[in-house]
Amino acid sequence: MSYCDTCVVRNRAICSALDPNEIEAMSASGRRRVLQPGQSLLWEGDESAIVANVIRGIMKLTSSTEDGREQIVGLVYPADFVGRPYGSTSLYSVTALDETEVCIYGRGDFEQFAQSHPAMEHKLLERTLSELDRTRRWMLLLGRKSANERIASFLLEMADRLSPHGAGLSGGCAPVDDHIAFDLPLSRQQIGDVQGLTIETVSRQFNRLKSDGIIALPSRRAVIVNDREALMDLAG
Amino acid sequence: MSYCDTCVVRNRAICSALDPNEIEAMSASGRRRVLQPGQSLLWEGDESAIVANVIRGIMKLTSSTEDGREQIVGLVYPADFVGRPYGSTSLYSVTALDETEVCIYGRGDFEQFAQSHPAMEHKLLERTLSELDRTRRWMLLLGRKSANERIASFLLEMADRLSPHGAGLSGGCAPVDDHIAFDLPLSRQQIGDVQGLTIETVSRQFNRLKSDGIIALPSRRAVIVNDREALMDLAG
DNA sequence: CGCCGACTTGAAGAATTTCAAGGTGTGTGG
DNA sequence: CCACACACCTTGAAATTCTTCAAGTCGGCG
Repeated sequence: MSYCDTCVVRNRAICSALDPNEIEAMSASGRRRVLQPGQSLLWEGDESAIVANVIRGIMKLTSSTEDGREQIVGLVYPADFVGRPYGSTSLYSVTALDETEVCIYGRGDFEQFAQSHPAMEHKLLERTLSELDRTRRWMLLLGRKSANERIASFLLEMADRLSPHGAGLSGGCAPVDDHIAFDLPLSRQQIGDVQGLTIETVSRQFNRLKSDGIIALPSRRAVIVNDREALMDLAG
Repeated sequence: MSYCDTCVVRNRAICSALDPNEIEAMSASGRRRVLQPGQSLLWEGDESAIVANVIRGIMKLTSSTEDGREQIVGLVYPADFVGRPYGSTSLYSVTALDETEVCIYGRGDFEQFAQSHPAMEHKLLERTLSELDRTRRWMLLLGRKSANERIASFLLEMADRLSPHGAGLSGGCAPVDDHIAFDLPLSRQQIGDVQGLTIETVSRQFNRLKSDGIIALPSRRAVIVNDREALMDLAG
């Protein structure tokens, strides 16, 4: 019996492709670890020695220029997979934003296990293809959208991911009185790092939306979307 | 005996994971097609009915805003795979830049075949992981680099991909007198679409590099890199 | 020779960044 | 309980970069 039996992401992470015996075999080479906000699991340019499943918390993937400008190139949520199997170096750092629990495997161990369990590798492929789609959509935002449109797009995505109504909203049946509320997992600086903007621009755009009545900002991290339609119009 | 026997990318495309019998089985459900410059294989938002291997030529993946701004989110070279298996819609258009030859499979056929040939799915996974790495690197460029740095980065990548010395240069043993020459596969407008810049900005940056003596531009599409070092400094 | 598309160049304008203060709110120690 | 420090956020004004708009120029091709 392994700790996987009670894992909250066992039905969604790539290990969901495994049967109980296989789970047990895999868990034998893994270990759990809790990361505090700011703690990193992998560093840009370093040897990619480990891979992991995220169980709880949020992590960021970041890439930086030599002179220290940083870009967040991905956000990682529970059940997501991080690390670079079949490659020797990680091209980005992986850092916890909240307290984050991960399930870690040596890259070599994982590769060996994955190659003998095609169903799990298939799950990883599907996940990677989705992530590539999401990343490319993000490129349109970075390359062609104004600060305004970026923030609107960002808030919509966060609303879908984080509001109590949750991802189910994407079905299109938003409540008529759609007061979507959530807490941002990112600081203003980090939002800037996601969107390719400075912290000042992010702040100005947030407060512009607030004074237009489209959103409310009850506290630093809290957001209430008053007018989802308007936000969608602005996002383009 | 199938046309795969003489395929120029047979050692590099994902089908290289297959043995001769398997190749034959796969080729039975595929067909070749030649696309003229500007012709598309898939359209953004449409059902993703087919997937393909690129045999010859270059293609672009593009995503657009409602009002027509376009971002190139990927470039596809021979031996690369295009299309979105295991997903119902393509999030971007796939369009030939040169005369391009592709080897097309119905998505359903491909998925079925892939799932019963883990070695090929593994190749696809490796390819997808590499593409995701490359895409994330590109995000750093779009989010944080100046026009100047973008063009320098772009020219370096093109030099590596296209110069007669070829990708082998990445080993680090550039010739002392490094006159790297190549023809761009993209127009100025398309370079802008890759970099998230306007055609005018691209043109100005190119000509700035030219008047600084770092590159030469013998014709519209031709580029000679005179000073690779300087370009690397500018790229950051 | 002249047209056309692709590229270049200039000047004005807009958006975002940069630099510089000024708030706000939370936790800690007095 | 208050005061202070600190981190984070906001706001303003100037500077910069890139875009936009508007002419040109170049080179190939009928």
